[in-house]
Formats: sequence, structure tokens, C-alpha cells
Amino acid sequence: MAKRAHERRKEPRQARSRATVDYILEAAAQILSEVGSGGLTTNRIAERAGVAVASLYQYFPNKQAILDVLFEMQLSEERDEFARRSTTLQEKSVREAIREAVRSAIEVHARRPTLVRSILRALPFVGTRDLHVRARQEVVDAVTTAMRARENELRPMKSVAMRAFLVVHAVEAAIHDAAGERPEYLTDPAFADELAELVGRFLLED
Amino acid sequence: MAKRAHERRKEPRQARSRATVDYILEAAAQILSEVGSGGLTTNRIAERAGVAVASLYQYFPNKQAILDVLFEMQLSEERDEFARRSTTLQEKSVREAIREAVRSAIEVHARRPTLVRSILRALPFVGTRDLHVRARQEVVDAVTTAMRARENELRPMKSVAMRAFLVVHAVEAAIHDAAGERPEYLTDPAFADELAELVGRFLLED
Amino acid sequence: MAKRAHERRKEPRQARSRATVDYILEAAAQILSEVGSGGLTTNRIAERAGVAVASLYQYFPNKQAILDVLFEMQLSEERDEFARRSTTLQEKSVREAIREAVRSAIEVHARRPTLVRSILRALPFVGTRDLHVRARQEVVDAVTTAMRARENELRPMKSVAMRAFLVVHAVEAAIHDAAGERPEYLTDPAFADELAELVGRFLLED
Amino acid sequence: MAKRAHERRKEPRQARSRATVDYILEAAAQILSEVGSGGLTTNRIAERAGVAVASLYQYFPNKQAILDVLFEMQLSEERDEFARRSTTLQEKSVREAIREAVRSAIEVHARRPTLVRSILRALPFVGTRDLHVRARQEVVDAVTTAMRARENELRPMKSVAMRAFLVVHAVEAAIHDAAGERPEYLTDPAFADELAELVGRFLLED
DNA sequence: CATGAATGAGGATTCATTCAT
DNA sequence: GATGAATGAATCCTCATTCAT
Repeated sequence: MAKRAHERRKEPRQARSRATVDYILEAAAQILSEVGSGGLTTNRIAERAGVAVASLYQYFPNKQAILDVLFEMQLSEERDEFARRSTTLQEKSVREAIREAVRSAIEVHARRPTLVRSILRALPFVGTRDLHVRARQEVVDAVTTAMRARENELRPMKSVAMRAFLVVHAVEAAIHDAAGERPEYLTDPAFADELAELVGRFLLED
Repeated sequence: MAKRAHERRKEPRQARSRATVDYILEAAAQILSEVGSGGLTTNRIAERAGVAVASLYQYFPNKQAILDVLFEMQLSEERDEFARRSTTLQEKSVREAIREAVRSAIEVHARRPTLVRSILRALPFVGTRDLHVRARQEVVDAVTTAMRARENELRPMKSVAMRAFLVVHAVEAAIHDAAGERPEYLTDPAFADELAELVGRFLLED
Repeated sequence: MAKRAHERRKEPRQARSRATVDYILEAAAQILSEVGSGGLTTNRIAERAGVAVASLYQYFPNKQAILDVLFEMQLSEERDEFARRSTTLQEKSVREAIREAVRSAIEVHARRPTLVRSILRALPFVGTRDLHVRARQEVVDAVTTAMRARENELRPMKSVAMRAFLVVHAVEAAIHDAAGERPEYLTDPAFADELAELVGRFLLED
Repeated sequence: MAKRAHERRKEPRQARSRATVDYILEAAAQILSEVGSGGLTTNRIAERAGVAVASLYQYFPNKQAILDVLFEMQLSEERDEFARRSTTLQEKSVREAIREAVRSAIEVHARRPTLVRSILRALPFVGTRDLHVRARQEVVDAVTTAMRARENELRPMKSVAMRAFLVVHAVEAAIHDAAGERPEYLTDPAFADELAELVGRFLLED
């Protein structure tokens, strides 16, 4: 695998080629969630996408690039979801904000549980480590900032960063692992409630 | 890769054999934590272990088996650690028990952070899914049982299982991710305190 | 690669077309001298020429054809140079004629040393063997004829053909190799003098 | 193709593997002289050698390495031939020494004309440029040294290096090209005589 | 037992060439 | 006439695994 991945080799101009790119990404996503990263081969991707391998390489410089794009797409979705909520979060009570945040996190993952899990948990071991680390850090940072903004409403703490780290990773992992091992939890309102409670009790004065 | 793995092809009788097996496992572990599961090839393992590939196949039916053994070893270690504490845990307050449990979990992972992380987080995407799922379930079950035993001391809950699931996954993930992204946390007492607090506040009244 | 190369698929009628063909040939030449025959791909040629690959195939039936045209162009240039001098050569002394011939040979190659070298030395191993052999033979024949015309002024010899062969190949190789390894020789008058001396001493009575 | 070639990946220990290496080199040589460097693929080499591709890669890190070894073998042979003669050359007249040198040069190439030609003329355009340039330079240097040693017996010259360059390249090219286009020349004593004459007249007084 | 050697199957990537608009 | 898109066939190379000594 080459070094700089993640850049598309050639921007698709026509509608036809944009569709091809989509098919490829979709195929990769499917394979990833069905057989895992081990079974993800360019030939398989191309076959599933219904295109020739060479076509795949017209838009992605190498396999890694596909994974990277997939990863970034997922991140974007999360970012967007977060951004969409963040304005309203300001106006709500912290408790309510937490509940909202947890719900939307679950929401994001509930759509395609295996895929998201594969992408977010598997990729770090397969894909560009940097990308993953930076991405995760970004989320932690966002939460840290949000917490600082309303620190007076929170339980006193020495390190905001550490607490944010714990909250983010705990929540994400719980959701990912649920997606993998207890998919039914993702649609169970009790799960969301419990998660929100976990976070709330950790962050707020009782 | 063959189908049934995880059984050693042949139990090593002599000391020499046992040493060979150890070298192999150690080599695999090293490679796993250094270059990740992608770079883990049988040839590389053999080379690092200082034996011929063919020798490797005298003790392991296939590559997967090595991973499985590695995984089980790690689990055993955790199980043992847990078992060792569990008797004493009975006699302590729940709060104290939690603190102990969290500490020992961190302890286990702190020894070889990258390795443990690789094994426990990466293997599920590479190795035998079943093994992993069963193992994780086992931990959740143990915690569930422990919680049931002292349910009256805990915050009322609808599903003990779900709460156990959340606690176990949250704690493990936090530790694993710390191992990967914030190794310094593993030796920071504040980290253990915070984690214990997270769990304590979630499980205990007020 | 198809079989019949070297024929242009379609003679360009309009000026625009002719320009396109020129761009293609120029691009091929550049790539050839920059990265060698190994890096010469149709896609790369097209890209460098600023046209689509498909356009390239409107004027050349296949890649080989491009190389062939390039080769022929180079030959033509040499032929022309030779023809241009040959009339005047008649009137000069053999010694002077040799000097002139050597100078113009160097001249031809000095213009774009790497290119000429690539074309004349690399192509035979990549391109149409026949074309190359015939071309070289043609030069040898021309020299043979020239020598026969003034055989009485030359050192006695058994085989004019063999001596012509030696002279032609020695001179060409020296120039090509100089182009590749000692480019500064090409502009050093001493080099021309020495080459002329080499030939003169071989062909002429002392 | 990777970067550092030419190093054998693994030294063959047993007789069997040494044979394998030989088969591979022989196969490569055959293909090279039959179809040229363009047709030289690792699969074809392996097939012709009667081994699996993977075996080939156990001894050569990549295709280039095979070419490099072939190239070096050829150079060694030339070096040896040269060394073998050089002692005796000292005792002979320059004229005789030249005759000897030319004869042995032809000798070396006459054994497997197409191969040698392929290797020495084709490789520079396919293989490691450095290797080739250094090798050629080595020969020129050796001749330069030899000429300096007996400079007083030679025709006066400004640059020994340039004259050596010319002689070496002229002779080699003539032989190579003869191998390719006039194989019969290689066994014709007249050819050797003429070549020796070419060199002798260039280097020696009147 | 141990090991150097060997390999079939496959994986990533490229290339000359064609097609549809 | 030109071009973006598409592709089948190859190419280099690796890997898990087996064999022969």
C-alpha cells in the first residue's frame, strides 16, 4: 500500500462516474460490515460494486484511500449531527443536553450498526492511525469545550480533559459494543436512559 | 486458513517444546503490538521467534490458533486477577470493591498497554468472533452476578444485565483507549479515581 | 499491443489535428527522455500532451506506432542532415568529409541528447526490431556506397561493408554513450577531433 | 518495483536451493535474449525455471534484482577475462596487447551473443542505471590506467580519459551491434583484425 | 523434532485499449 | 472530432501452509 492515501485520484465529473464512486464506497462498506476488514479486498469491492478493479483505481489511489474516505464520511456524519444539535443544546439544561447528545450518538450508530462499528473500531487497526487519533481527539476536544463553557454547573473536577475523555470513550464504546453484541439495545429507550444517567451522574452534582 | 483453530495441534511435552511455543507467542505478541494485526504473518512470527515456519506449524494448526491462544491467555490473566480479588471483594463495601476492581483492571492493562489493546480491541476484527464475544459475555456475566449478590446496596434498576453491560464496556474501553491514546493516564492515580467515581455514581445511591 | 503498428490510423487533415499529433509526439519524446521507455504509458503521454487517451488512439493505432513515428522522425532528421552534406562532401577531401560527417552526427545528437539516445538505443529493445535493423542497415549502406565511390583514396580493404559497419557503429555508439555518460563531450571540439581522427586513421592511408 | 534490489533476499544454503537460483537466472537470461526485456516477467521466469513465483521471491527481492545479478555476473566474467589477460599483456607489445584484448572481448560476447547484448545494451534502459554507469566507468578507468602506463608508446594525446572512452565504447558497441545484426562477424577472424586495426591506428604512432 | 525449501492461491495495482456520449 | 469513463488482461509480489530431508 502506498503512502498518501485518502485523496481521490481523480475527481469524478460526470454523473456516471460519481455513481461509480458511490457504488465502490457502498460496496466497501457492505463488505466491511459483513466480513470485516480482513475480507476487504479491492477485487471483492470492485465485484460487489459491479465495476472493474481498474475503475476503482481511477478514483482511489489505493485500498487505504477507500477506507479513509469511508472513515471521513462517518466522521462527517457525526460532526454534522453534533453541530445540528449543538445550538439547541446551549439553551437546555445540562441534564437535558446530555440526554440529547446520547440519543443522537445512538441514533447515528443505530442506522447501520455493523458498519459504523467496523469503521470506527476496526479501522484504527487497519487504516491510517493518525486519521483516527485526530478524529477521536476532535470529539474529545469538542466535549471538553462544551464542558468548560458550563463548568459551574458541573461537579467540580481537577481535569476537564480527563473527564471528557472518560465520558466520550465510555459512551462511544458502550454504543459500539452494543451494536456488535446487543443490537437490540440500540432501539431500547432504556439503554439511552441508562447511558444518559451514567454520564449525568458522573458530571453533575446530585 | 483452516477451519478449526484454537486447539493446539500437539501438546508440548518437553521443556524445549514449551519454550518454542513461548517464543512463538511472545513473538506474535510483539509483532501485534508493534505493527498491528496487518503485519502479523506466520513467517514474521517464526523469524522473530527464531524458529522455522514449519516448527510453528508443529504447535499451532494455523495462524488463527496463535491469535486465539494469545487472546485466551490475556483473558485468563484477567480472570485470575478478578478471581484473586473476588473473595476479598465480598468483605468490602461496594464502593471499595469498585475501586479495587477498577484498579486491578488498569493494572492488568498497564503492564503491556499496546499489546493488550491490540489483542482485545483488534482481535475481534481479525480473529474468531465467537471467542471474543463469549469472553466478553463472561465478564459481563460475572459482574452481573456480583451485582445481583448485593443488589440491595445498589441504585434500583430495571435490568441488572444492561447496567452490567454498560459498566463493563465503559470501563474497559476507557482503559483500552487510554492505553492507545493517553498512556500516561494508566499510571495516573487520578484516572483510577475518576473511573471508580464514574462507576460508583452510576451504581450507587445518591 | 496490436500487430500492425507504425501506420497512422488516420492522416490528420486539419491544422488542429496536426497540432494534436505533434503534442502527442512531443509528449512521448519528453517522457522517453525523462523517465525512459519503462515509464512511457499511453495515459501518461495523453496527459502530458493535454489530450484524452481516446484522442491519441484517433491518430495512432497503438502505442508502438508512436514509438515508430518517433524513431522515423529521428532517422529522417539524420538522413536529411546526411543528404544535405553529401553533395558538398563530394567536393571535399576524404579527410575533410569525415570531419564534416562526424561533426554533423554530433550536431544531430547534441540537440536533445537524452532523447536521441533513448530513441536510438532504447527503442530497439522496446520497439519494432525490424524497423531499427533496417534503419541502421540503411546508414551502413549509405556509408558503404560513399566509401566505394572513393575507394581508391582509402586504405585497401577486403570488405568495404565490414569496415563501414565498424565505422558507423563505432561513431554512433561513441556519440550515444557520450550523450548518456559524458554530455559535456558533445560540445567539446576535442571530442569531434578525436572521433574524426579515429575514423580517418582507420580509413585512410597514413 | 522496490528500491534496493540486487541483494539476494536469502542466501541459499542447501544444494537444492542453489540450483533453484541457477535455474531462475538461466531462465531469465534465456527469456531476455529471446524476447527482450519487455517480455521478461517474473511469472514467465518462474515458469521457465520450473519453479513457483514465490520461490523466485525467496531469493530475489524483486524483478530488478534478477536483472542486476545477471548484469553483475556478466561484468564479473568480463573482469575475470580481462584480469586473466592483463598480466601477459604487460609483456607484449602494445599492438599485440590490443589484438589480445579485442580478441578476448569478442570471445566473451561470442559465447552467448544475444544474451550479452541484451544484458549490456538493454539493461541500462531497464535496470539500475547507476550500476550500469559505474560498471562502464570501471572499464574505461582500467583502460585509462593501462594506457597511462605505456603512454610513451602511444600517439600523443591531450586527454587519455577521452581517448580511452572512445576506444572502449567503440569496441564494445561494434561487438554488441555485430552480435545483434551480424552474428557471423563474431566468428570471422577478419572482424577481430579490423577492430584491432581500428584501435591500433587510433592509439599508435603512424 | 527441526528446518530449509517450495508453492498455490490470491491480492494490490497498472496498462493498453475501447466505448458512449 | 473529442473526451470522460470503463475495463480485461496482466504484472509484481505476499502469504499461509506443506514437503522433504
